[in-house]
Amino acid sequence: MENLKDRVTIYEVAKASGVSLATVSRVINNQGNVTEKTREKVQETIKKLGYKPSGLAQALATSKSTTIGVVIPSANYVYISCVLNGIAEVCKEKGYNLQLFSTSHSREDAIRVLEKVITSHVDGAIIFDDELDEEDVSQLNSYYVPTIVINNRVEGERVGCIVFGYEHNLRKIVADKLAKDSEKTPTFIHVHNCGRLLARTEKSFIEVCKQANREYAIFNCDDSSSRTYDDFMEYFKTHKQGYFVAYRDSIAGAIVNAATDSGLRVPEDVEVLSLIGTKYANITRPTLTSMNIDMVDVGRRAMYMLTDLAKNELEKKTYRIESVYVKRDSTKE
Amino acid sequence: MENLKDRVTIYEVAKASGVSLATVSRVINNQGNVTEKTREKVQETIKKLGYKPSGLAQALATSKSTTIGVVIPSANYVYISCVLNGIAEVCKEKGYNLQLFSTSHSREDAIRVLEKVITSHVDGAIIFDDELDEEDVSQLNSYYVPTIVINNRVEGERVGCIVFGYEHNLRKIVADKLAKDSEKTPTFIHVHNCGRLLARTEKSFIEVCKQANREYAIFNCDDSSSRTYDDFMEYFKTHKQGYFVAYRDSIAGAIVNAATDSGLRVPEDVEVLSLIGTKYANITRPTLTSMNIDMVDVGRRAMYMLTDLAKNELEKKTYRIESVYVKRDSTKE
DNA sequence: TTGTAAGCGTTATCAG
DNA sequence: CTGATAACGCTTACAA
Repeated sequence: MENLKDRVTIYEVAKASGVSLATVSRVINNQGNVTEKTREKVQETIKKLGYKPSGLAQALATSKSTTIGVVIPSANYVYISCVLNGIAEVCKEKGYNLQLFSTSHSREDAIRVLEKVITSHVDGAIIFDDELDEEDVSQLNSYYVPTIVINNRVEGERVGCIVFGYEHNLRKIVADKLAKDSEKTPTFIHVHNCGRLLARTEKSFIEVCKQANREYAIFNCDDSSSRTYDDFMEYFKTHKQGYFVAYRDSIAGAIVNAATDSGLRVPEDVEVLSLIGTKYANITRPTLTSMNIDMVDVGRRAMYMLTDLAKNELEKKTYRIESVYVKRDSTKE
Repeated sequence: MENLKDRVTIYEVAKASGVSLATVSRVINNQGNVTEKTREKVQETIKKLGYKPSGLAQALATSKSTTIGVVIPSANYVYISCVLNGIAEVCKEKGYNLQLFSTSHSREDAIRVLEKVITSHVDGAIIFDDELDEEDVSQLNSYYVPTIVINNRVEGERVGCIVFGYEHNLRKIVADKLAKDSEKTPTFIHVHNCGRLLARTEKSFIEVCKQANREYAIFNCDDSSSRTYDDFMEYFKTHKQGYFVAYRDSIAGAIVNAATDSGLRVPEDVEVLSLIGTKYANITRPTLTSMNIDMVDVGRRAMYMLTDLAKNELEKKTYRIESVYVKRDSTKE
């Protein structure tokens, strides 16, 4: 693919309007020191020739790419695209370009992606990927790329992070539940390879159960709502109750549907709590009790933090967002 | 933000390993004509110095950015992020970077975004945005940017497109329905400012109704499932039946839920057809009859077409994807 | 096999 | 206010 050729360059604009490169440059950058007359003349030929400056050359010359890199897992989850949307919104607002890097569920790949981020010469990066740990991020950092990490506590000179407050909240909710209900088996839905947040919440869940001296179960399932549905249709043939904690709305929704479709009552027989709530929590019937974090806002905030960080004006390098428990109809309370 | 400075350059690598720039360049580009010995020596200092080539400078020197630009509306719809995911997947596979541009529901803004795409010097672009028409795209084209347009029939030398086959299918389905059912009022859900696809399907819908000599209704609603739900809770106080055609799953789901929550039976009293089906069609109860197009595949295909186009090897410049009617439980048949 | 030097399209620093 | 000219970091003939 060669499309940079045959384009009008600043040089041609200069020649065509009978001025020097420097003058044209001044015009396109709206700098002073240009007569109104020459400015007009130059602008006219710019329009006539259809000249557009090369962002590449500008970036090289100024050492600023005005581009930020965003690293997200390739998984197609609603909450991820919400974060991306928030980032994109602020990028646009602030005049940054956004380069998107996606990782594929392996640390190896994630590190390769990080290398790409480095060679891409972005002015900053936002990383929302569980595979990468502090060491990897500090690598980026050593190339002077200001970085905001989402959902991972990371420290460093040019690093800030946004961490989610799920565990504390979850602990409380599950403990309350166990205290009130001694019937239902507390069950955590373990989705294979689903990252740190899941691991942390799972750990919290187990601890709470142990503290309450209660039997609990871990249910392994695929990261797919339709397969989860099938699994639970099978499961509910032999199990007639349960208190389930699921990672995302689609998984939680699959369980709720499987329960209902198996003739069980939600929330009387089966209760389901969804960890990462999205707007789909309201679409299922019954609606899903979930723990909400406004992911679009997370994206926005990350971007704001990044620009502050780049200006060395970020005071609070760690920003914690608490999840909000939203009681809906898939649980008793 | 200045992060390009202070980085190790090819020049320093050359000096540190006692060779010339050219040799280092050959090494990092895996070109032949380098002794194994010097290659090793260079690679060693590269590692030692932590040198990473500047993509910017490479792009400028080679006139290839190995980046493609993707233009999508900022709306946070599942089907849009599916397309993006498909594109990202193939980008990665082919070694392209992906620059993301989002537009904000106005042609004016979309055109501004297109200018950005041009200055960004991408090697190709994929446009999935209803606001832009053929003229705008040809603008891009005149800058030698190979372009694939999704959901819009566009022609041009370096342009290809993917069009969705909805209307034909929809016509047939609605006509069948009207023939069999003379009770329910056919109603099209009009979402304000929702683009060409909606407009086209709405037109088809109206034509079919007129041909069948049937009264029909257009229901205006916001592009929000929760507000649509509220609107329909109100609506179903006075209307007790209807055959609704909705744009997306969340809108359709809102109607189904409002109907059920109002004591109406779906599909006996109220039937709902969703136009752009996603995986959420299976999550609602009853499930949503919808017209499916695999949007991830659309993204992949767009990217494949783009790389072919760039090599001038794209034969079929227009690729048509037919929607697949999936009968689920929100309609009788 | 290796090095020299001329670009790539800008910006930025000086003189004038 | 304007114009040379040297960067920016890399690739690539062309020479050696």
